[in-house]
Amino acid sequence: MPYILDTALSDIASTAQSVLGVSQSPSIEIARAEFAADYALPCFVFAKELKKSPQDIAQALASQLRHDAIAKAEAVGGFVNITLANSLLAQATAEAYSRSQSYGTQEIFRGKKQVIETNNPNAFKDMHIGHAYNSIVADTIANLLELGSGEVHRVSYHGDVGLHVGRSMWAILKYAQGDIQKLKEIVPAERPAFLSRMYVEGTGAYEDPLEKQQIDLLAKQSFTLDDPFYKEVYELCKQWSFDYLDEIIATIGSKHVERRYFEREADELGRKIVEANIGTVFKESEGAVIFEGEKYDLHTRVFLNSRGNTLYEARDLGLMQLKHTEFHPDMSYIVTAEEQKEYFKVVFKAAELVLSELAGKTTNIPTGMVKLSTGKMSSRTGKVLNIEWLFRALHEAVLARSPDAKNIEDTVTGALRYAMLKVRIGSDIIFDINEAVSLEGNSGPYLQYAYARARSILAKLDAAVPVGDSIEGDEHQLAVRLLQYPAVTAKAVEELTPHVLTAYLYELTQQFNRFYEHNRIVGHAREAERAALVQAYSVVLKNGLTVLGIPAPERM
RNA sequence: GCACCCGUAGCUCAGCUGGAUAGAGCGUUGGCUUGCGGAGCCAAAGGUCAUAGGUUCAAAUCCUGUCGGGUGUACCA
Repeated sequence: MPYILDTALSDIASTAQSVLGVSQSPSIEIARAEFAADYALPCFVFAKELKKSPQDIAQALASQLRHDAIAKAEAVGGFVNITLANSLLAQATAEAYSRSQSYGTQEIFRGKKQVIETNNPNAFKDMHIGHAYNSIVADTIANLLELGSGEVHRVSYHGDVGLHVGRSMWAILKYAQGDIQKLKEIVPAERPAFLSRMYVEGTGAYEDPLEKQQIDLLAKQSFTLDDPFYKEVYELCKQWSFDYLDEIIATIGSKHVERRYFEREADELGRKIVEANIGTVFKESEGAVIFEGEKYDLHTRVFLNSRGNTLYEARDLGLMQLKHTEFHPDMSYIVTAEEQKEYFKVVFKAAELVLSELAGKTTNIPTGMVKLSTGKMSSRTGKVLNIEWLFRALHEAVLARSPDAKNIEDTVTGALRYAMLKVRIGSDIIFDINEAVSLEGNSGPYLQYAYARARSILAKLDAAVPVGDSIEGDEHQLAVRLLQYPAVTAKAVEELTPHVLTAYLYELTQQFNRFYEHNRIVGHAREAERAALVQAYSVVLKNGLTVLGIPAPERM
């Protein structure tokens, strides 16, 4: 069912079209703040067709445009500035709070099966804020797909074989010295840091030619797991990784996945796919098996290395096949750092040739990199901003701001997710600790606080669901803004851009705070009407925050 | 070298499917006691939208060149 305001606006557009007698429906945009109007209808595009100046067209249209939803239409320059009727706003506001959680849902993915990889960090590694960023973005995109009525399957994919495992295992085995007890003595709280240290150590050792040989062997063993002790250590530490991951996921507010894929599974299948197509799609070269991307304006990549192991490329083919077999998705999404953008183009091209039924169904969404002022983070060198460190810093910042704060974890989650979602996906995030930890201004806690305050107002009122049947004065602007929510979700869902939503929610909240500052609600003669507005506002804010994975606390 | 991405206020970013005087937050300066939660509100200062051309009634937005930065480019993921 379409939304009242959206319907009214498109109806106004077609009315304007027939008034003007033009071939193209006019666009209606949100009016700029300085014009004391809600929407604007630019007339410039019709100048040629009507052979009149935009100003004259606007004049004519303003005087002839009649519509129930319009309170005032005024020509300013080449625009017709439109003020909406308060009766329409009252009606649409009632729609917002009666639709409640479903207000803002869209239909564009109705009937579409979608698989999206979220929470992808590799086993045996530490989590830094880059991982958190990736997970938060992917999780939020999954939420947007759901908001668009898609049938969404969240999956994850984890590297549990290969060189990085060899590196870690080299250091872990050295630490254990043949005794698994030595590992079991490590208490849960210290395990993540331990694993992180081991990985850094193993990576360092790989520089040494002798150790490199050893590590390559250990890497190979990660596929076979033929040594019992190796296997025992491997499985123990792998479990630690996932225990830790579950904790992190809870803290960053992402949802759990319904299926966890491992490279081990994708490995065998990927190898088969590649081997079955040697000589046609793939080619042997210098002992390796490659895909000649140059033929397609891409670059050549190795799928099986000269030692006979699958590389990420081959395993990704296997994974694509696995996901397809299990879910038969219409669309499949992989959110990765931008550095893998070209890589995925090559893999997708190869997939298109060998797994034709999957062609065009998988999309890579490249994110920017998370950077510190000190430079690029890399878990290989240990030069990272550890995620737990960040949680602690946020926690302390919340307590410093308000020593008796409630729902601190919610505030931490809100601050972190908002900070990462408010910029456009694809541009780098320069991670400034002080700004991320900031709880004021354009931040998650600003929105959460405004939500808690709105709820607190509503709690003071007697009626469970306030009823308002009119809008006037200052209420008008707030109503218009909050009723734009469905239009915003439509855009965010279509483009899969969470920042569109954060920007809107922030502006809405600013508007609410202004209203709140200047207009008494409880005890005012217009209490019922204003309460209805606050109620609708809290519905919109909560729905929006939920899509972003940000908790909307009743108290803070 | 080649390919792709980026350059907007002191800093971090919106705006980019062309439309009105380019907007936020942080930071800076100055206000708001006694009213629903001040994590708030009001106001000021701060811009040649990297740069030079082009297209257009109209360009931060589209096209081209230049400069500056990033990423990728055969056995890491």
